[in-house]
Amino acid sequence: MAVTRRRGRAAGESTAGEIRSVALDQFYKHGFQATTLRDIASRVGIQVGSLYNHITSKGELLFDIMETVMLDLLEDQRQQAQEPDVVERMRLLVYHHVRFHGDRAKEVFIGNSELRSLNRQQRARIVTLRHEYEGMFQKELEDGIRQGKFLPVDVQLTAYGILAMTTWVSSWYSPRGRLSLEEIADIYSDMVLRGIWNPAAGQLQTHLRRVGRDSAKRLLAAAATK
Amino acid sequence: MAVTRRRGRAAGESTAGEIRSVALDQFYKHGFQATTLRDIASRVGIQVGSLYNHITSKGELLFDIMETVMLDLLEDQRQQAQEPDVVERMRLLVYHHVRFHGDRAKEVFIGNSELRSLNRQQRARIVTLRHEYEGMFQKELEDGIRQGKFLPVDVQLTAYGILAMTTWVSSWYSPRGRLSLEEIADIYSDMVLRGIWNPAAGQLQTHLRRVGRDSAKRLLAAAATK
DNA sequence: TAGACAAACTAACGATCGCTCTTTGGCACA
DNA sequence: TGTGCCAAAGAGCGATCGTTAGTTTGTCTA
Repeated sequence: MAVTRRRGRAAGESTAGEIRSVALDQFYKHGFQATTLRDIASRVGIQVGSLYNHITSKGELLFDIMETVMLDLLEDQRQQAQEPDVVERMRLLVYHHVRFHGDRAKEVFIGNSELRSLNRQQRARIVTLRHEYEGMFQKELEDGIRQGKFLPVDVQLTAYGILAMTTWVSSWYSPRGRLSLEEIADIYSDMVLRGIWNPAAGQLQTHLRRVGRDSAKRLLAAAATK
Repeated sequence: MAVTRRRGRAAGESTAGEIRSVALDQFYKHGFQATTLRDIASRVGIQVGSLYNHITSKGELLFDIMETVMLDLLEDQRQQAQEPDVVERMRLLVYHHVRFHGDRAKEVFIGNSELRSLNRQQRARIVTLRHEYEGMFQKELEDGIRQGKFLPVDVQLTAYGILAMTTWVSSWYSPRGRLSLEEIADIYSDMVLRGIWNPAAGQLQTHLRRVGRDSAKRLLAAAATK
């Protein structure tokens, strides 16, 4: 009997790439545990057993996704950390954190919700990378406080708060939503800076991108005439 | 042959209560999908089949937990919403959101991470309750902006941000940590108010609980003399 | 003391899981 | 035109899952 065998490849993507991309979708939609290899295989258009020509295990597939996105994020943000002014540096970190979390929402969401599904060594590796990343924000807060630009806030709590607020973008952002990713990133960077700015260090205005800059006079005037 | 049969009850808790409490722990630690009824049963000290004298299904057990915590949260916060001053009202909402999310971290964490594991009707119900809750924060923001107390920020994004930051407390808070839950709640309420306060409406100081109130002079002086 | 009832037990069903192993098809290259 | 090899198919293993059914036990009540 003639057997229909999958031939050739989708344009520009290897089977391994397809598997990774389909797994990403399914892990994002249904979670790692609820996603079966049979589901992934059928969406790629191959049989379950054939998956193992490309992956070593289901768990390793998850780990690859999570490690890749963390390494990419760290690399992106190390670029921003070269800005000399501490306030601007913090603004850039927040801004690009939001951008990254919107652009790569699925991977990031998985990275934040599937730590439990990793084995001990895998989890240790990811946790190390995450600590390293959190450290970047804590360092900027400490710098800013030392320079008198930021209020002497609790560094750990503030970093957690900033990261939580901006990371959450990955769970609701849609490219077809009311606001562009750039607008969202601007709004959140402004909010963060206002939340930690030390009034004794002068005006924050020059660092803001939306409320308080171009539109500042209009907005404040509107509020005052109420 | 004599069979050892589970007799009596743990002090003060019914079997149904024990099941719920054990399920809570396991769903929190390993997630819903990764938790088996055999695991729950063995921790309660009964056989798998016996569970069904107390639950209707595994999924219903999850839904019960998620609905209960949302209803309790809504009830708690409706109390706070009676405060007449809008700034203080917002502060109380944030403060009690943090307290609730620390006190009932496990339930809340499950509520935020297991939406995917519910069926269609269950999910619709929980989503409705969550929308209702988010609405409380959006309403306060609108009120505050209308009164000129808050900057004319994007209401939806700001509400999302506030809720994300404060909800995240449930994933790291420990009663044995460096800060008490009350301190954490104070710090975050202050941060939120600073982030949305309209300078044209005067001083924020009287509404703050930590930075900017008792310790304000010292902190600002320290920053200024740098 | 008999009977009703709640709640435990045991056993097993059917489905599905991740994964392994063997076989087979078809393309690149000699 | 042959040949080697990669990647597919396909069958199936052993374990485990949620759930159901039937039975047994202990206790409270009439």
